[in-house]
Amino acid sequence: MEGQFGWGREEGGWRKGPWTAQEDKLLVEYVRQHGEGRWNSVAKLTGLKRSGKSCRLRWVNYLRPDLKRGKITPQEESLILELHALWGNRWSTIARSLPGRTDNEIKNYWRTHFKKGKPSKNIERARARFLKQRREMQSQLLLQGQDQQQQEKQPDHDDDDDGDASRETVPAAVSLAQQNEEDLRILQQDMDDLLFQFCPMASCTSSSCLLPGGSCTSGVSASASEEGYSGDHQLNGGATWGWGSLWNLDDVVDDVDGGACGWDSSFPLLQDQGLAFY
DNA sequence: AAAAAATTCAACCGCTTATTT
DNA sequence: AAAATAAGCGGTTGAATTTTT
Repeated sequence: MEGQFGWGREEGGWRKGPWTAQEDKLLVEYVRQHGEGRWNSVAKLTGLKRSGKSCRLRWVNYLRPDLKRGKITPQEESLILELHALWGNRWSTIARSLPGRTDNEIKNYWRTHFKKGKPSKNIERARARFLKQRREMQSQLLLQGQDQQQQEKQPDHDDDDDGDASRETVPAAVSLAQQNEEDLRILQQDMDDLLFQFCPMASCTSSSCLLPGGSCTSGVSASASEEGYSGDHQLNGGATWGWGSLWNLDDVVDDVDGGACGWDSSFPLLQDQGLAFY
């Protein structure tokens, strides 16, 4: 009854493609008897012609009894946005804060709703305003920081080399961010306030893309995200950059299990729900 | 009414990380 | 200690479904 679809095929002995009810039943029964894990022995013990990998995926993403079915709620959506701003595309990390939701589900949801959305005109305007204000705040902060730096640092040797034009832009912002964590924290708070001013319910439309990917950060993201709505930008260096995913967070928070981010106050939903980052 | 375009999401793939032998 | 196996992750695909033209 099932060979009719082009990709209910078999390959190297393993069945592929959509699972049938009978296959599901076999897998569920296997887990009931043996628990989760040892996925490669599913085939041996049950005769199911599925690879261990496929079995695990089916269980984790579909058969697990603790899965929450149904649509993502507005609360969940907001949480996804906040967590994505925090973690980037670390879907499994995000999923840990949404009981009953899988990383796959969240990834799909984010991609379809936020990655390349076609925001309505007013949302787009709001977003433009938001970005503008953010830009202004950041440049202001940058100036303040430079003043401060000049006061603190004795104008000793100024090895004025003229050839290096790039030094005054991005690197300045980045090092500033590193050095003035407190300022950054305040900026973050401000931006968050702004976000919720524009988008009080965070889920006001499916394209509430206001949450800046680079919300916790430097001028790089601000300028890069400004010119277009499309998901990825080719930066000068040639690297692609999804505006939702900021930089590679692994570089920032190396110790995922122990490191405290320190930006808790910027994510009201996380706080409200007593969710901690770890 | 039907064809085309867009969207959705389950499942795949390749790669990395963790565990076992 | 290292090779082998298993688990986990994130990006991508494409059939099915829904929406638009």
